[in-house]
Amino acid sequence: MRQPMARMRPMAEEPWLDETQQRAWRAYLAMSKRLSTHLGRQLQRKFDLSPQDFEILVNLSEVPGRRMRAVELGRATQWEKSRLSHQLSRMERRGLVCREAVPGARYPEVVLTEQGYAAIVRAAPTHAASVRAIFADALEPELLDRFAEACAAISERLEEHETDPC
Amino acid sequence: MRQPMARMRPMAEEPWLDETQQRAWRAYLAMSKRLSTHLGRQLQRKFDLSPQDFEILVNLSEVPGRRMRAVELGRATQWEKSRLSHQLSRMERRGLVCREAVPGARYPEVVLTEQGYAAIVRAAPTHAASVRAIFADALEPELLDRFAEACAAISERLEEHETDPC
DNA sequence: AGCCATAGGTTGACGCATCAACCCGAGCGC
DNA sequence: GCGCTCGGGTTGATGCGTCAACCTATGGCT
Repeated sequence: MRQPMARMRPMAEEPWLDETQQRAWRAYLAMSKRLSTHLGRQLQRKFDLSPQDFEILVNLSEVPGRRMRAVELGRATQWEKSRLSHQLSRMERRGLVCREAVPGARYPEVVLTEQGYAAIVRAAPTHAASVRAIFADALEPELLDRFAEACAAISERLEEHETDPC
Repeated sequence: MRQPMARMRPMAEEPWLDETQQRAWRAYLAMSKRLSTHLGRQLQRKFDLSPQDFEILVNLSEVPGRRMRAVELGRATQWEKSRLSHQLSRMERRGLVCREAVPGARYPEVVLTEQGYAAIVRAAPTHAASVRAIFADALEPELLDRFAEACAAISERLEEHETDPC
């Protein structure tokens, strides 16, 4: 989160985005800010989980043995290793996960504790229901498709630009 | 940012989101995460500004006198007062803004410094160009419209739900 | 064997976000 | 006048995100 505002006609004469583009951009910014705030707050208040906690718990809970090397968890979440390490430390402190040495292996595995499993089982239904109520059911099937299409197109652009020497 | 993942078929048989919905949700999550990362990183690396710095600078630069009471800035950005206060303190330390007492008035005004103004003038064109290249130009006009429509629909849902007793 | 590069992981520092607590002056009721 | 509440604003604690620095087995090279 964190969505920067864009100044659309900054200090200059010619607009860099036309009216339609500007409306779309502002609508997107407002929506995404609100959406993540809403979902995050609900998780926090009802289940004492941050969205980040939730993401880790989801990934661990889906895998057999509910355990994973940190590096796999990193691949699954697309998080940087240091971010992940910090997050796991905090979650370990709270008893949601623990790092368990594997005999003979160099690196420990991250294991979902009973408590962590209980937490995700409690939170997931409500969260999914919210996503459905606010996101999925807000859009006609056809509009939902176009929305997904637009997201994919933007992601594609991003991939092109990310390879650029910035 | 911060976009929580959703678990779509959590521990249960029946899916809470159908295939289409799930695809759309995942596409949105991936896109929005990448987009804010990309724009934020560009601002930070090229101009040494966080997206938050940028948003404050934009708002101040648009107003006559380039000065504003904190409470107005709060309305403009929709930030909580404490978040705003912290942010202004950091920006003041760096010389981008300053808090200036107004004789006879109770509260000081937040003033854009020369340095702050120079920073936004430097950064804005590139930022707007990025928004255009990645977001606006990625979508055909018609798709852009539908996208905006979808965003608006979701925002509407959110407003309904936010008034609920959570 | 000895050396080095690299990958997986941790740590510390700092900026950012949120919550709760607090401060204080203006306006109001009495 | 006296005391209230209330709104604008600050502060501190804690969690989160990123960057840079660091640690250390392993695996490759010679």
